[in-house]
Parts: sequence; structure tokens; C-alpha cells
Amino acid sequence: MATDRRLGTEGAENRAALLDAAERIMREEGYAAVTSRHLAETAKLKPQLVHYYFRKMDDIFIALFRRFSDRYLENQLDILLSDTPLTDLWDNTSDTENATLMFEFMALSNHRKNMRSEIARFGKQFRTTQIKIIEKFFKDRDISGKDWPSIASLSFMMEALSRTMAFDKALGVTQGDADTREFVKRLINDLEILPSAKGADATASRRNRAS
Amino acid sequence: MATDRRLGTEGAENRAALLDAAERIMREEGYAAVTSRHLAETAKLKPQLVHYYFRKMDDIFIALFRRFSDRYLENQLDILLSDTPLTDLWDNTSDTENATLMFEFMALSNHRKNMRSEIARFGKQFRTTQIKIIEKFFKDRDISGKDWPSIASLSFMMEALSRTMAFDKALGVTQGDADTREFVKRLINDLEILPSAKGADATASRRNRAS
DNA sequence: GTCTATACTTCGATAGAC
DNA sequence: GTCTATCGAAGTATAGAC
Repeated sequence: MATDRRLGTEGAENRAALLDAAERIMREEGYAAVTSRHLAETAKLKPQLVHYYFRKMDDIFIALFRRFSDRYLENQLDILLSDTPLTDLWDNTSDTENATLMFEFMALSNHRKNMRSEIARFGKQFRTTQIKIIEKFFKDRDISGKDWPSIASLSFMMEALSRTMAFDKALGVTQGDADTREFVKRLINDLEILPSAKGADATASRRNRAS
Repeated sequence: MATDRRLGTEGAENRAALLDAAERIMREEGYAAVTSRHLAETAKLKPQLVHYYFRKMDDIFIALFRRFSDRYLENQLDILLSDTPLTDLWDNTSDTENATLMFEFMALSNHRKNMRSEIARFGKQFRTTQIKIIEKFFKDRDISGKDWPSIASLSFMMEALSRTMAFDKALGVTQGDADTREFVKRLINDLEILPSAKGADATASRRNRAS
């Protein structure tokens, strides 16, 4: 049975190298290309080392996702303090590199079921913060809902549009892309140009963001 | 080298059984689980038959995608003649089964590069028809753009929202989901309730679609 | 026209050496 | 604490039998 087999330490250099390699392979060739041998080769290490640092292949994906999501969520928190949170939120989700990787993780979760809960947890946490950011923004500027969709809905929409745009771009499907980007950017721009209720005039410090 | 090895005929029953099995595996376990042995087992056939009907594993995915996309596009064409094209378009893209499968194909295209062009071609064709449908709808009802986004953009947005909703649902991330669905449904409903310019009153024949 | 026997490649994993 | 020798299982693919 699973004995007391040795395992590499968390801080080890080679461990990080393997994670880096795994991330690269996932992005460039898809999760299914992350095999112990291919991974080792990419990291310029012996294949057996993969199983020294990660007992099972699953563990690589888990560790990699943790590293990815931790960074992502941390990054997202900064937006709470931003002057232009909507723009930042939009740019953050539109980033092709991240979107590609996230896409692979989502696909992976359909293949390795133990990844599901990890990803779902991240997704919820991400959306929750996102909602907080928009809420704060609306409150700061005294923007009321009117016939707008709810904040949660706005949050979802922003994410859906930017994410899909990133996916489509990767595939090469571009109809409606530019128009939508412009439409959203203008909407965001118009909203962010409103002075904050807190007193400080935000418009002065803002660069012109007409795309 | 690649000799004149035999190959099963297109109409063969076992061939269809293999495609069915492949589709099921893809949906339930992800594309990476479609291996010759697992596939054969699912279809209750000997593993070697896989390579009799599909010379390479790639060929299965190509054939499967063709079958899928042909049906999908055919289905989409019917919407052109529908009384309630927006609702149909929305429902069509929201369908979880199809969305899941499409998602897998997209992920697959990052792993098997020869799938990319297939999928991109489908994506473009799908979006093009979608744009035509909305164009026709707007024309029929004399709806003018005003400060609306362009038709291409509307098309993109609808697809993005419904697709993302289907993905998120599969993952279990639901914040903003219900609100958005309601928001879009109401929007669609309001638009479709307008009488067609062609004379015939469409509203009479329509069921009440308030979710 | 349909299927099987078989070869060869790659994968994940562990026990044990340094 | 780090790495290697090695194994059994699973993967793709082809030549040849029915």
C-alpha cells in the first residue's frame, strides 16, 4: 500500500521548475499533454523526479491551480483600491494568457473530477470579490440601479463577455468582437468619469481611455 | 508506411456505435478519456475495431465534430424561420448538453492542432448565421439601432452570456446567473412581443414566456 | 467487408540506491 | 534530502486471418 515513500520539499527548485513547465505545456498543448515524461523533458529533468515531487499526477494539477488562483485572487484584491476598478476588472479577465490557462483548468475539471471543487471554490470567490468591487464603485459614485440589471448580474456579464472574447480570440473567431469591446469600454469609461462621491475628483487623475 | 490497409465503411453500425460512445465519454469524462481501449469498452467492442473504423485517433474526433456541427448548424437554420428567433437562439446556445460538448471540442483543439481549423470554421459559420437571424428579426419589426450595440455585437453578447451560463452551471458557480437569465429573457420577450412589420400579428400565437 | 493477433510505445508509480 | 532502476498497465497502430 501507500507506504512512507519520500517526497520532495515544497521549496525545492526542481519542484518549481516542474510547475513552470506544467503551466507552459498546459497553455501551449492542453492539459492532456502534461504527462510525467513530457513534463520532465520540458523541465530538463528525469521523468522519475515528477513522482518524487508530486506523488500522483493529480497533485501537480492541484498545486498548479493553487499557485495560479492564489496569484489571481490576490491581484483581484488590488482592484478594490483602484481608481478605475471597472477598467481593471475588464482588463484582468480579458487577459489572454490567464484566460487560456483558466480554460484548461475548467476542461481539466471535467476529466479529473477531484479538480472540480477546487475550481468551483475559486470561481465563487472570484465572483464574490468582483461583486464587492462593483458594489463599492456604485456606492462611491452614487449610481443607482434604475432599470439596470443587478450588481451580481453585471458582474456575471462583464466576466462572461471578456472571458468569451479571450476564448474566441484564441480560436480566431472575431465577429462582433471589436464592436463589443468598444461598446463595453465606452460604457465603463462613461461610468468611471463620474466624480466619486467621496470628494476627491477622480477625473483629473485619469488618463483618457478612448480605445 | 501507410499502405492500403482496410477501413470500415461509413454506414457501418459499429462505426456509429463508436461515435456515440466517444460523444458520451467526452461529455462525461472529457476528451482525454477517449482512448481506443476505453472507447471500445464503452461501445462493447474489441479495441482493435476502433482502428478499423478510424485509422487514427484524430479521425474519430474529426468525424465526431462533423456530425455534431452539421446537426447544430442545421438546427440553427430552422431558427431563421421561427416566430421567436431570439428565444430560440438563446435556448439553443444555453443547452447544457451541447455547451458541454462544444466546450470539450474547444479544449481539444488546444491539444490536437488539426481540430483548430475545423472548430474555427464552425464558429464563424455559426456566428454568421446568428447575425443573419438577428438582422432579419430587427428588419421584420422595424427595430432601429439607436444607441444599441451593433448586430454583430448583440449576436456575440447573446452567445457569450448563454454559453458562459451553461459552463458556470456545469461547474456550480451561480452568482448572477438567475438575475442575468431573467434580465435577458425580459429583454427578449419585450422585443419579440412587438408586431412584425410583415402584417401578421405574431403576439397572438405566442405563449407567455415570462420565466 | 469485418475483425483479431500482435508489436511496439508511452504512461504512472514505487522500491530502493545514493 | 535527492534521485534512479525498473515494472506493470494502458495507449496507438498495423499486418494479416476470416
